[in-house]
Amino acid sequence: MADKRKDAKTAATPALFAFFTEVGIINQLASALFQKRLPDGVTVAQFSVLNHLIRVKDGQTPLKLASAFQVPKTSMTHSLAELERRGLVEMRRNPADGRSECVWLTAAGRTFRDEAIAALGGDMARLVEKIDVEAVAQVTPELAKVRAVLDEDRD
Amino acid sequence: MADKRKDAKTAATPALFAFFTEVGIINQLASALFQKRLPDGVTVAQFSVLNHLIRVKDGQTPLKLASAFQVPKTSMTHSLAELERRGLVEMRRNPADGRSECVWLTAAGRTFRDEAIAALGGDMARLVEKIDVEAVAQVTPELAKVRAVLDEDRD
DNA sequence: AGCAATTAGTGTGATATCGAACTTTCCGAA
DNA sequence: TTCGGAAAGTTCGATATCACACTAATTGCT
Repeated sequence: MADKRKDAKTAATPALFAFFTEVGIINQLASALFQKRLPDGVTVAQFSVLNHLIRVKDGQTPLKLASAFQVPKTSMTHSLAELERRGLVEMRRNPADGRSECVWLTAAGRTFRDEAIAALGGDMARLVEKIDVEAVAQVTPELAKVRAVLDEDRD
Repeated sequence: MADKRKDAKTAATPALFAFFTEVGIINQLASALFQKRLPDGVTVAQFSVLNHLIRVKDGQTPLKLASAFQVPKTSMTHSLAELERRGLVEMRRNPADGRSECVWLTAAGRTFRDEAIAALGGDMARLVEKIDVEAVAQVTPELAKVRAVLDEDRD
C-alpha cells in the first residue's frame, strides 16, 4: 500500500514538471507580448508591482512587496524608485515604524495601470478569437489553488 | 447579435487577464523554488535552454533558440556561452550554412538536466501532498493549447 | 557571374537584477 | 533604562539582459 502510494507520487512528479513547463512558456510569451505594449522604459516587473498594489492593497512596505514577489529587497528598491520617479507611486513615512516606508499609489499610477491594460485590448481581442476563453476561465481557479499552495509553501 | 458577441468578447478580456496573472505568479514562485535547487551559478534561463534542447531537439541554431524563447539573440549568445563554458552544450559548424552554428547537447548536459530535475524531488514530493495533481494533469492540455495559440500568434 | 538585400552572429554600452556588507531604527531581556 | 540582537533600507560591486551597430556569409535577382 505504501509502495503503491509512493509509486503514484513518483509518477506525479513528471506531471507537475510538465505543468510548470507549460506555465513557464505561457508566461514568457505573454510577458513578451505585454512588454511590447508598455510605454518606453516601463518593465513588466514594474507594472506587476503597480498591479499588485491595486489587486491586493497599497500602503505596504517595500519589504512586504519584495517578499510577495519573491525578489531581493534591493530589486524592489530599484523598481519602486523608478515608479516613484515616474510619479506612479508615492513613498510615505510609516507612522508605526520609523525604519520603514509605505508605498501608496498615486492617481497617475491607477490611471497608468488602467491604460496599460487597455493598450492590451487589441491583443486580447485577437487572442479571444483563438483561445477557448470559457475553458481558460474554468482552469483559472485551479491555477489559483496551485498558486496558493506554492505561496504558502515557500520559506 | 453582433452586439452580444462583442459584449462577450469584452467580458472575456478580464478573464484572460486574470488567467495570465495567475500564470505569472505561479511561474514566479516555481522559478524561485527551482533556482534554489540549481547548483551555484546556473540560472533558470540556462536550464530552460538545456531542457528545451532535450524536450524538442538539439542541433538547433542559436537564433532558432532565441526565437523559441522570445529573447534577443544577444541574450541567447550569452546563455549558450555559459552553457558551453560548463561543457553542457557543444557548438558545431552548421554544414548547411556557414554563417551559423548548431547547438548540441553533451553527455554532461543530459546528465546535468536529469540531476537538476532529480534535485527537485523533495520539493515535488512535498507539493504533491498539497496539490491536486490529477486536476493539474487535466488542465495541462488546456495550457498547452493556449501556449500553442500564443506561440503561433507572435510576430 | 555579380551585386543588392537578407540573415547569423558578435561587440559595445546601458539597464535590471542580485548578493553581501553597512546604517538606522526597533524590540526584548536583564 | 540600557544593551544586544533583529529588522528595514540603502550602497556597492558583479552578473544577466537588452537594444543598437557592425561583420561575415548566404540568397535572390538580373
